[in-house]
Amino acid sequence: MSESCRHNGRTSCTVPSSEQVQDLLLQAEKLCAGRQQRFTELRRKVLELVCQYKQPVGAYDLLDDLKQTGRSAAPPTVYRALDFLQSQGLVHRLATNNTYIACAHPQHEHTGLFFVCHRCGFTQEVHTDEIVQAVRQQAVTLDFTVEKAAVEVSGTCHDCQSGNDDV
Amino acid sequence: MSESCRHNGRTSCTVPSSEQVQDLLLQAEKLCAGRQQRFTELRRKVLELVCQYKQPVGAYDLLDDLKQTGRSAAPPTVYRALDFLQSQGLVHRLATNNTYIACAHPQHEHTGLFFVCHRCGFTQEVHTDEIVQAVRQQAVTLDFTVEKAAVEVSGTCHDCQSGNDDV
DNA sequence: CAAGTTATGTTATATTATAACATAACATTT
DNA sequence: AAATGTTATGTTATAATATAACATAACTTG
Repeated sequence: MSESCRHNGRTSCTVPSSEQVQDLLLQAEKLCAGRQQRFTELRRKVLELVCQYKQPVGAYDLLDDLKQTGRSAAPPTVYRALDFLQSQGLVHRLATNNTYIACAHPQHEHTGLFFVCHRCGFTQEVHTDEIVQAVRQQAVTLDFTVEKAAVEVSGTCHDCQSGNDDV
Repeated sequence: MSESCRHNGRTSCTVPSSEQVQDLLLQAEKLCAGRQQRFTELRRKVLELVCQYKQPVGAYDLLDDLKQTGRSAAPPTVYRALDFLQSQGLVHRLATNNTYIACAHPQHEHTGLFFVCHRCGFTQEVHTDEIVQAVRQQAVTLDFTVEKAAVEVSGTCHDCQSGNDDV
């Protein structure tokens, strides 16, 4: 497991703080370059927007943001960019609530594991080898070739359990 | 096949064969009665329709079917019935493709674990204690109270791997 | 620079789901 | 059984999410 990323089942992978966004964009640029993929201005911009949200964001929110920047934009503009970013593992889609979130560790392939608080919306991406292994083992049993696994757990986060009313 | 329910991590839970649908409806009726929930004609009908599909089905397909029966029906008709059926654990929603599938073992609470073949659409619900336990353990680590966990794995099923072109 | 490929712009529309409010059916108490 | 409250359904409209289809622009490669 890479030095720069120590997600070992205890460490949560939250969205980077805003001063880290530039780093992440640079990293994305390098990853794409290495794969002969075009990390265009539009794609960079969409990734930047996704990163700036600390939480999952809807496609139409991103579309509004894009329009704010003066650039012409329609739904396909943002959906195509999101498709590309997902294909490169830079963004995950949360199927249970139709939102998108930046991946904090795009260096290595992984299944998306999310814990989503349905009270405050806080969403944590985690790495849990046990879950990944269990899914893989079940796939072997079924003779099923896994392409993509999505694990989305909804419930109440730490902060929202403690009768904390002011979220 | 199914006697009662022997889902032990090796047994896949497929949708019951059509001669079993009536059993499942009876079972659903009893479950609802025991919970003081109203298993109305409409809800029964929608569950019956969902059961008759061997595979996940979209809400609007169900709506079309409902209309076929002569009954008046609009989107809320089917969505409300599906919401109820989900609340009773009789139906699962597959978030990754916006479809609904009957639960073959509504007797006991469980997280939905699905392997979906993106070639033929074949969808298998399974029980895997290892996955459930791993998710539970991670939740404890995060101090997260799980309400609902969805695991949806997409890939290629056994039959579709073997260069089988005539699916 | 010519030709092929990939990305983006643009318009329209498909698909999925819910809001809001009226009516009907059921449940409970009297 | 009538009155009342609650839950379910009917109905119309619309919101929210996503894609089709085709034209143009920008890169890429020989």
